[in-house]
Amino acid sequence: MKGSVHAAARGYACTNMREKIKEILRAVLKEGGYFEDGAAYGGPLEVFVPEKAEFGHYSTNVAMRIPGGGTPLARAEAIAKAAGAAAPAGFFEKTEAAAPGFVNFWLSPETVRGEFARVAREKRFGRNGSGAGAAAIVEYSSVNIAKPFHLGHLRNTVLGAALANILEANGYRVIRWNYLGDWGTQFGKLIAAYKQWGDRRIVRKNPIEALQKLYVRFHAAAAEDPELEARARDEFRKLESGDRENRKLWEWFKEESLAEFKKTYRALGVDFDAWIGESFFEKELRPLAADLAARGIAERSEGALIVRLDEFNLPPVLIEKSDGASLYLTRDIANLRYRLRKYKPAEILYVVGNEQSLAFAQLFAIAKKLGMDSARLAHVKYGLVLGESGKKISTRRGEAVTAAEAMDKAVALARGVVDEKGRGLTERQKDAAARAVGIGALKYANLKENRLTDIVFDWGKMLDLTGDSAPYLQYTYARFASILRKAPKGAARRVSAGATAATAVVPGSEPELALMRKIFEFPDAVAAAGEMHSTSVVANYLYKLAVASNRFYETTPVLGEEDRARRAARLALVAVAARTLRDGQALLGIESPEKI
RNA sequence: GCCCCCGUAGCUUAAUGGAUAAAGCAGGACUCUUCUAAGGUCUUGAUGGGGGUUCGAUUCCCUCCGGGGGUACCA
Repeated sequence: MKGSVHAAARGYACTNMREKIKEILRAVLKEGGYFEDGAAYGGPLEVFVPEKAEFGHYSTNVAMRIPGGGTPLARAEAIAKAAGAAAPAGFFEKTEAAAPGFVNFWLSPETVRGEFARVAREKRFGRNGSGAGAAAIVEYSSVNIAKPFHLGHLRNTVLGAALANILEANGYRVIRWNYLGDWGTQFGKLIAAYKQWGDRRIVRKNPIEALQKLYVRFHAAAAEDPELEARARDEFRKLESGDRENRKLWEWFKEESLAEFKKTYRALGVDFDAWIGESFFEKELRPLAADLAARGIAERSEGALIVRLDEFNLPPVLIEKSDGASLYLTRDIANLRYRLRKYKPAEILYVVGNEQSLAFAQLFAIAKKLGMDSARLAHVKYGLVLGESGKKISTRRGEAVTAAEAMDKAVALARGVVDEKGRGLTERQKDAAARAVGIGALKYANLKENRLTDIVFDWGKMLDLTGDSAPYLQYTYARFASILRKAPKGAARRVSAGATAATAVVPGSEPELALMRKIFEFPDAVAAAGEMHSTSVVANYLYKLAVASNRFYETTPVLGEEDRARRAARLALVAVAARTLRDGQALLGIESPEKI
C-alpha cells in the first residue's frame, strides 16, 4: 500500500515538465563532472518559470551555484549547449545562456503539444502522492459556543478548509477538526445570567443572539455588582463537578449554538470530521498536571503550576491556576496527546490567528520536552480582521459583522450583477450563480493574501467582483463552459473521451501554447501550497491561469475556426483549461457554475 | 522593558536569495454585426532610513524609525 503510493509519487514527479528538464540537467551536470548528487551544488536543483517571456519558458540558476573554472556565464553557456544536445531531438526550441549565468529553455511547440495531450489524459492532474496516505490533522474554525460567528471566524474557516483540501491533493488523509470553545468560565457567566434573566423561548428562537445578549448583560451588571462574578465562578464550579441542572443547560446551549453554526457551515460548503472541543479533555487535565508535576517537568510557583521553558528561550507557561483550574494550554497538551495516539498524524496544522504565536511556540516546546514529537506541528497564522475604524472589533459592544451578514450582503450584490449581466439563466440558475459568486468572492478575498499583518475590514474589498477576484475566475470558467456547450456533439464527445491527439499534431498560436504551458504549472502550485501551507500560492496561480485563458479567448476563435483538426485541438484545450480552473477553484472551496 | 509579526505605486496586495520589482482597484485612452465586455489592449506610478553578507537582497544579519500583537492565573 505504502509502496504503491510512493511509486505514484515518483510517477507524477517524472511526468512533470519541470522534472523532465531537471533530469536532463542532472545528466548534463554529471557528465560535465560538476557533481555527483544534489548536495554538491549547494541546495536542490532549481528549475523555475521566469516572469518574463524573453527569459524562456523555463530557467535555471544552477550555473551560478556550482563551483568550477571560468565565469558563471561561461558555465551557463556550456550547460545550455550540452542540455540542448542531451535532450531528445526536437525537445527544446532553443537553450540559451544569459548574464549573469542563467540557462534559459524554450520548449518546442511539438513538446508543448505532446505534453498537453498527456496532461489532458491524466485523471488526477494536479494531485500528487507526496503525503503517502499519512494522516494530517487540520484544526480550524474553532468557534466559541454561545458567541457570534464573526468575520475572524469566517477567515479562519475558509483558510483551514482550503488548506485541508490542498493537503488532500498532496496525498494526505486529512482530518478536519473543529476545536470548539465549549468550556471555561464564560459558561459560568452564561448560566448565571440565564438563571437570572433567561427565557427558553427566546433562546430557542435565536440562540446566538439571545445568549450573546445574556453575556453582554452579565458584563454590564457585573460592573455594578461584583457579587455576580463570584456567582459565575460558582456556577462553573458546579458545572465542572457534574451538577445536573448546569450540565443540562450547558448541553442545551451547545446544541442550539451548533445548530446555528451548522447553517453557516452549510452555506459556506464546509464540513468537519471531528467536532471535539475543549470540554472533551476536561477530565484528563488534573491527572495530566499531576503527572507533569510528578515527573519534575512542572513546578509550583506563586501557588500555580508552571512549566519552565528557559532552554527554548521562552517564558514559563501556566498549566494550572492557583485555584486548581486548568488553562487553555493544558487542554492543548491533552488534545495533542490524544491526537498523536489516535491518528498517528504526520502533520498537525493549527489554523489560529497570529496573536497566539507565543502560546503555540510554548505548546510546541512542551511537546518536544515531553517527547511528543512524532508529528510535524505548524501554527498557521494569519492577521486579525480589524473593524473599519482600524481598531480591534469588540464583540461585547456588538460591533462585529457576522459571517452570515457578510454572506448575505455578498450574495445580494452578486445577484444584482447576475441579473444585469448574466445571459440566458433561469431564476434557479441565477440564485445558484449569485450564491457561488458572492460567497466565492468572500472566500477568495480571504485566501489570495498571505499577510500576517492585520487586515482592515473593507466591504469593497471583500465584495470585489472584478479584477483579481473569484468572479473573474468563475467568469473565465463560464466562458469556456459556454463554448463547450455550443460545440458540435461529436466534437464534445471526443474531448470528453480524452481524444486530444489532434492537439498534439496541429500547430497552434502562441496564446494557445502559452495557455498550455500555464496549465502545466498546476501540479507545482498544488505541491508548493501544500509544503508552504499557503492558499495564496493556489489563488495566484489560478489568477494567472485565468489571465492566459482570457488572452486565448480574446485572440483565438474556437467554434468559428474553419479547419476541423484545428477546431478539435482548440476544443480540447478549452476543456482542459476549464477542468484545471474548476479543480483549482475547488481546492479553495470556490464553486464554478456553468453559467453566471 | 523584553519577545514576535509587519512596513513595496494614491489604496489593497504579489514576488522558494535571481534577470528591467508583478497585479488588482482608483485615474487616462481604446475595444462588442463574431464562442458571456464580470472581458481584452495601451498608459501614469513603489521596496521606511542607514550599514553588512552575497556574483546577485523586497527576501538573510545588525541598527534606527513607524504600525500591530504578546508578555503567568483569558483564548
